[in-house]
Amino acid sequence: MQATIKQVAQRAGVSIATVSYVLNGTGVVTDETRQRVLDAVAELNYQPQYAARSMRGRSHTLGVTLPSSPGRLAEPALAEVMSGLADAAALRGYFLLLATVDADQDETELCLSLARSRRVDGLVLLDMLVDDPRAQALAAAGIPHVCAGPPPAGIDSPSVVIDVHAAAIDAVQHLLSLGHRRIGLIQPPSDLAVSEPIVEGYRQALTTAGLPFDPTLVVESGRTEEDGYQAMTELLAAASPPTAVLAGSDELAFGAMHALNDARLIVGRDVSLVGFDDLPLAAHVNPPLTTVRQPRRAQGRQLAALLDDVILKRNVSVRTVTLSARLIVRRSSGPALHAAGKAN
Amino acid sequence: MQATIKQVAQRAGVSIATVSYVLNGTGVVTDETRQRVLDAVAELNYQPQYAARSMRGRSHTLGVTLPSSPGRLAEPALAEVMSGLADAAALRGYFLLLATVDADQDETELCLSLARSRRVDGLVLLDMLVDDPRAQALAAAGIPHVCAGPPPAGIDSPSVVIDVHAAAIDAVQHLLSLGHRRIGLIQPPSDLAVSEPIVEGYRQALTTAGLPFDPTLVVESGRTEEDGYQAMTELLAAASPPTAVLAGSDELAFGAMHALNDARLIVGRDVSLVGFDDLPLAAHVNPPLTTVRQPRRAQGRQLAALLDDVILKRNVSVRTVTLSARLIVRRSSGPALHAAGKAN
DNA sequence: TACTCCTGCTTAATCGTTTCACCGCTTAAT
DNA sequence: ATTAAGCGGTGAAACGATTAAGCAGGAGTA
Repeated sequence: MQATIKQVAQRAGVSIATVSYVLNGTGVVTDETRQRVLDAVAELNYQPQYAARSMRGRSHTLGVTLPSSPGRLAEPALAEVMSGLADAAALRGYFLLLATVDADQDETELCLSLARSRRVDGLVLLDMLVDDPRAQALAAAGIPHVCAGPPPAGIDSPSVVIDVHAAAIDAVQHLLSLGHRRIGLIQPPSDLAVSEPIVEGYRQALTTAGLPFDPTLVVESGRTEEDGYQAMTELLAAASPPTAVLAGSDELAFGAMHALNDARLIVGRDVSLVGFDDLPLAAHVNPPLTTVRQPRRAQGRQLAALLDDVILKRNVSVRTVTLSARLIVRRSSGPALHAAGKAN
Repeated sequence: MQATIKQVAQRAGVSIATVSYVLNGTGVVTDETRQRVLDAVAELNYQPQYAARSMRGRSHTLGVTLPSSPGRLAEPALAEVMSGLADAAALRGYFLLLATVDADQDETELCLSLARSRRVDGLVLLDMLVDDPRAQALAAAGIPHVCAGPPPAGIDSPSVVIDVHAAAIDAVQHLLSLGHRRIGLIQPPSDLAVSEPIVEGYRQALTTAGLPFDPTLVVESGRTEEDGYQAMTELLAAASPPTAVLAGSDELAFGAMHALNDARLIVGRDVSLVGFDDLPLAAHVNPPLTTVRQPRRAQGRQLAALLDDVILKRNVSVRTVTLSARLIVRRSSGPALHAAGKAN
């Protein structure tokens, strides 16, 4: 039922080679023959079979691997990146292949296997880790890929990074300008590549303001809201707790907010809180969360564009795109209560 | 550089056919031979080439087409379905191919071409329309597919539907039990397959309660928050406006809530509001939205499972899976103010 | 005239796999 | 006693495309 190149050739009265040449624009064909072929293609509603075609060439597919944790794709931050990725990939004629890594399989192996089996022309690496093994392996194997975040040291994989370092500085300076002097940090897991730049920005902003870096004000946490709750609880239990806290993600900030509520502290008055992401929810929690808006969708778009360049060996010079994040001030951050805090 | 089946065969001292049989589990092979083959595979780090493989057999890929509207993937409801889909697909050894339809291309054509070019073994149809052309075309072409919603009349495509009809009845009965008698409906676009069952459930619940069906209380709307705002404004402008409103989606409900606020009406007291979806935001708006929780992630999982069955021609009898939705009562719905409403 | 070069096409090799047909032999069923 | 089915393999034919090589015939050139 499915038309093949052979049937087209027969109908047009030419060989299959000629049909292929017409369809690919390679080879020389008279206008008249070309037209006969095109007519036959149209009449038979012919569709080149992708599999057969990509045995020789590219597969026109970008790969994205997902950790096996169920529901990961539903997370807003990831969904935003994917969305941008899908849009830009489509624009350039690529499909997107989502591969969830099995529990028994290694993510690095999966990436390699997707590329080696020609299922994908290149890979997008999300959730970059410090010394990410995927980037190392792909770079070593010469497989086109891009990183959503800073590549491991020593590997110059193309990447699209959001400048969280500068954003962290902005966020801390915002809190400083409100009069806060004891500023806490709820740090994302330190194996995430995004973690260190945030800490570094935090530290640098404090130093610039002439404030000491107090390690007891920094708590390494996880990814979930519960982790944020825990971390905030820990910060509050300190001898002299912070009057403002920067959380490494909105998710963590929500948890922290919860912990503050439970401690009968009013967010934005007793303790200021700044998140990281600007999830849709951020504007709707109570009080609305001051947070760093990360341009995730744009990041996704750039990732696709950059990967396309890498695959086509175009623009070889542009290896890294940096996007800046913007602080969105809402009501979870407010002026420090200096005297008032003690009076109460 | 890339190991082929031939090299594996040579190394294991068998024919390539045997290697293929070992790898696919088809055919009979002694344990000893199998082991030799597996050893060779491991040593050469052999990866079957997808393209060559799917020329004959399946491509082990499920296709999902997305409308070209940018950012569609970021919508929570869709992301939830995709998430379930990805999880269940991975469980069964499938990848997921996301294809965004170009502006110049027809979605139905894209579906057909993906299947005909053997890029996918089957397709998942989201956002079902009334008389959905995709389902009709795929059914006619005998291409494996499943519908996320009711298939067109006369087409018995396998489908996973959420019982919104029953859910709408529940929602209306909830409002009735609170004493509301004039209940409005903000209807999703009528070309969406999900629209009619909601209206039907709404109508049925009213009839059962002995109330008349008043067409002026039903407003057909769009998909966005603005559409919901519009629709609510329209309802409020009626001669005798409703005291309670059921919105066809949370998105619409958020817009409606906005309109009520702007009209200085207190949601949950002056006018009760019920949504449809239970997005993450629903619990966090003010007041928290009473809404019908749709099991989107489970729907995604079931879609993948069902499509796998269809592809493998397993369980041919089970063609439709129905999931039920549950009403989550929050504070946007409250008792009707009978006398109070007039006294005010 | 004889040679090369182009033009427009065909023939055939190739890609890496799956799978059908078949091998000689043993064992079970009719 | 005959047939049939299973065993553990092999060999070779697909699968549907791309593309290098070849091949007529006419044109250009020495």
